[in-house]
Amino acid sequence: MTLYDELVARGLIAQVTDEEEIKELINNGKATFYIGFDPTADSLHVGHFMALCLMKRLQMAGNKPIALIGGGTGMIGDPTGRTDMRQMMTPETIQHNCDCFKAQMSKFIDFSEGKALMVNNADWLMDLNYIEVLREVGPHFSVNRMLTAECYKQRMEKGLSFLEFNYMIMQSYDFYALFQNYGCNMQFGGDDQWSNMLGGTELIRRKLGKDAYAMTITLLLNSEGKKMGKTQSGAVWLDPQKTSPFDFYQYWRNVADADVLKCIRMLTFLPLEEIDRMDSWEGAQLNTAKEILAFELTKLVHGEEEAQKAQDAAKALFSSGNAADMPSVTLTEEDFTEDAIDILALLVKSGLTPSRSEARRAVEQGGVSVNGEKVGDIKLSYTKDDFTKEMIVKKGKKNFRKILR
RNA sequence: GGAUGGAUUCCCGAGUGGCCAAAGGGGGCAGACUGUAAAUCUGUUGGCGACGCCUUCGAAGGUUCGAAUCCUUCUCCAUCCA
Repeated sequence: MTLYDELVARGLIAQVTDEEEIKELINNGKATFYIGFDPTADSLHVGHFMALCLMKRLQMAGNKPIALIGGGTGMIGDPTGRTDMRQMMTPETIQHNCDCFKAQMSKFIDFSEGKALMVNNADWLMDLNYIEVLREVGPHFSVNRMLTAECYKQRMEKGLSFLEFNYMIMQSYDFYALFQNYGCNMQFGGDDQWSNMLGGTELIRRKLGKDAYAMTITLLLNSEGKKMGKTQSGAVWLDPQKTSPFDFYQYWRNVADADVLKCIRMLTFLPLEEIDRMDSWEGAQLNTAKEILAFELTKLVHGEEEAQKAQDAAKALFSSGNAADMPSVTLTEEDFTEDAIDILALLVKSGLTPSRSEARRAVEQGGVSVNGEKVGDIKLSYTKDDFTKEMIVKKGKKNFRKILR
């Protein structure tokens, strides 16, 4: 099976500019392609992970990836898919985020011996001269056309600033620059980037009379049409400091039935035949598929050891309510008042609830238990001696914390 | 620059002097059911030393016994005109 066919079979390809050409290029390892990552946070998340995996797949087939860090475009902010303006980031934050991205990417992609490149568009965008750019690329963009682009449509009601309006031009310029400097002939990106990417291929064609190609990756949406990889408290990060391997594992362990197979197909490197066999699974059997998904992904992101730990912890926790590896919190002297700490303070300290009020509600509604016993009294208090052996606090069905001191 | 409309809690959105910690919906959290899923039903959803107190309706002042609500100035946004 060719690489392109596999990408199709995995449901990874959303749109392409020229299917035949792209097939030809990537199947034969002739593509030099780039994917851009804007440094909007200090860690990559699941969406980036998909892009990195795609890079890896293509790299394995002999193509040359360029990871573009958007130190320059980050100064502008991509309006795509947003209903309001992004908060402008300070150059310092952007730089910091760029550094974090670099470090994380190096773990996924092999940059040795020029097998892949990492560049920062700040290197060429920051020095651009306004008038020069206007004269050089301005004539090739039709405002009328840009306004009809999908990525701006959602903003036509709420308002779009000129700053953000220029994002597409900068991204197009990136492609143009990479094409010239590195022979980069293809751009990949999330499907929401389609119009921005087309801007680049158009610019190359108009300026240089050459063809460049673009291909978008299917956005990972759940069965309700929402982007996956987001939780109430934000994105699912790849940085273990921001999303622990355990939480990462649990996120995937808990995906909806309807989404499991899709996720396995799109995100893991398991052979397609193996995945096809799971296709017929249904009902409770899907739980096994969820375990596989969670394990495989955690392994890819955090390594096999961490994945195993997370899986063991999860299994132990949900069967016996005890496990060696689970998120833990260590109490200090200050947490005790007269050698005791009450249940509400314990819940807050452990991070299971954000406030005492919420802790109170959780207890009153019967959602809290300590060492397997339901807590019924909000006044319940524990002395230091109670912590001599390990203590496990549980809020709701899935939130556990081990308390140490 | 001019005219008009607007900014309310996590989000959408009611509220135009006291009955407002603020309707309703969404989302979240918890309970029941279950498979660590979905759907459904129930409760809950600013904080705290909790029948009370404190902070919150874009910002700052003011009127009033009392302001999300009235007045003044300011900031931001949308629409139309230029």
